Amino acid sequence: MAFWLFKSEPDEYSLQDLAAEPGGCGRWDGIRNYQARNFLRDQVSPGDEVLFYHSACKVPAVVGTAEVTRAAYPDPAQFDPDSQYFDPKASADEPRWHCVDLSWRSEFARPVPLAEIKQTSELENMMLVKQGRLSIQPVAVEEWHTIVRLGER
DNA sequence: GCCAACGTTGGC
DNA sequence: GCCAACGTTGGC
Repeated sequence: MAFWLFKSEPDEYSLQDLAAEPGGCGRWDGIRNYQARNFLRDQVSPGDEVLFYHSACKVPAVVGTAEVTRAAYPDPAQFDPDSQYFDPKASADEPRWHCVDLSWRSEFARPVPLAEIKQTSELENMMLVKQGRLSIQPVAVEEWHTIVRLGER
């Protein structure tokens, strides 16, 4: 079982949107970045726990948690010419992009902003801090606990 | 909306 | 097989 941080633009798909899905379970799709895709396709597994991060918004922050409920499968949007995520180079035999299913777990008592994460010495090695633009990234167990603790108060 | 950091693409 | 151009991400 592994820990991850997933970024989502709240205007597109927020933690609250996930919570509002039937059973709190939704598809995490639209990934079009290769580094993120590789983590998703090769390492993210059912039962893994996820820090849900809101990006490209006023206060970028970790806002809660979710759990992976289905391993990577081809993202249907890449085959749909009407979708903004359509990829003409993808085929059913050779899908280029993948997605997973997530289940809502918790919303923090308060968001943990990126600015605060950057100021927390235990979190200085997080990929979030070291490499900004990566929408799926591994999180160390200690980092997971530190952030969850910050979100509790 | 600028632009920096990545990985991929493709011309040669 | 080098490397410049390109696409994506996302903080500021």
